[in-house]
Amino acid sequence: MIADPRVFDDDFVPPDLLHRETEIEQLLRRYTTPEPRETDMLISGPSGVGKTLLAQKVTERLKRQRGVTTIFVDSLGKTTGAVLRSVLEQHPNGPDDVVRTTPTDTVCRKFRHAVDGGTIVVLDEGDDLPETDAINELLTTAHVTVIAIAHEGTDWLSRLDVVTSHPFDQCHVKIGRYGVSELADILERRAIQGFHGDVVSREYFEAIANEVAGVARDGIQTLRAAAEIARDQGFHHIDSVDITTAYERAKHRIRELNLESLPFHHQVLYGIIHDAGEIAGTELHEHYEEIADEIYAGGPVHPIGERARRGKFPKLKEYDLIDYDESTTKNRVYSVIDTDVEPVIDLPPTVTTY
DNA sequence: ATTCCACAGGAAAAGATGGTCA
DNA sequence: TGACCATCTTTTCCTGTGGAAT
Repeated sequence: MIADPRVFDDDFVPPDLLHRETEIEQLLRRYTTPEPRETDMLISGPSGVGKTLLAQKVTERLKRQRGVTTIFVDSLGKTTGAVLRSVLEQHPNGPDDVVRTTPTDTVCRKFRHAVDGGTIVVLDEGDDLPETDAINELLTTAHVTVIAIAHEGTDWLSRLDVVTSHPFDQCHVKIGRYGVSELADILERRAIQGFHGDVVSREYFEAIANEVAGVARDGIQTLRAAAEIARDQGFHHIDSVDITTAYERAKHRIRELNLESLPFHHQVLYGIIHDAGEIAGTELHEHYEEIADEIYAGGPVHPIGERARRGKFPKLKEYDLIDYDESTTKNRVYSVIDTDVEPVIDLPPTVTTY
């Protein structure tokens, strides 16, 4: 049924972006401002509604029409230093790799030298980048336009307005979830691009759009999951697949990919929580110390202390792998969200000590 | 109501890693 | 080769806070 699986990949760039025309125009118009310094932009909105795609489409157009240099950095989980090095590496005049120990101000200086014309830097997932002099320097470098993408248009990102001294709404594009019929259009388009001419009813697309509450990424993954289920079950029509089931399968897949992308320490902690199902903090730490020697034996990484472990939980939660009540500090209980998401590493069997 | 306690999470110091240069 | 340096991670130290005990 699926003729071209890439159509459903997260990084697939569709030929055109439906129902974001006004936002594209708004951003393009910003760039035609006479003063280059006044063109920094902020795109904010919830996950999976096309912020990144919007930025890609706009920069693509500007690259074609005005020959600007475009640099795209996913800042998720990166330090400020790593982001800046990535910016320099991607610049055509910059070196191909910048070593980790290069001083940040050197990186900034080299970037400044490399810039020789209109340059757009897209900082994706810019939420948790700390505000630093280096970032500010990037924002104020001549000929450099920063398009920041964030969930919440808060903290240092609102600095964009100070720098530009422009009214807030002119450089801040807020995008929201799609309406049911808008998202149904998008899904219909993807179905045409990705399926073997299977006929899926309009009602089915609308039902998916409704189920995922207008989050395009979830809708597309649900459509893919539905096609996979239909194939596995030997259904003739994709739209006879139960949508809730398909959505669950889609979320399951997203969680698995999330888990795989995490470093070793996270894997260990997830493994412990997964095997317990639900576990109190104290117990979790005890268990960790029991098995740590065995788990880390011979590996390049070493066990970490309690404080460092505590720092890993937010990411596991953010990735929808575990849950806990963060409003309470005492007797916190960590629980696995989807027990079917198996840990990547095998833990030794639980030692039952009473 | 007040005290006590456990623990999350911030800040700063220390350590690990890996590059540069004489 | 070894002293030195910058970044990034982890540890150490500590404060603030929610909830239980008194």
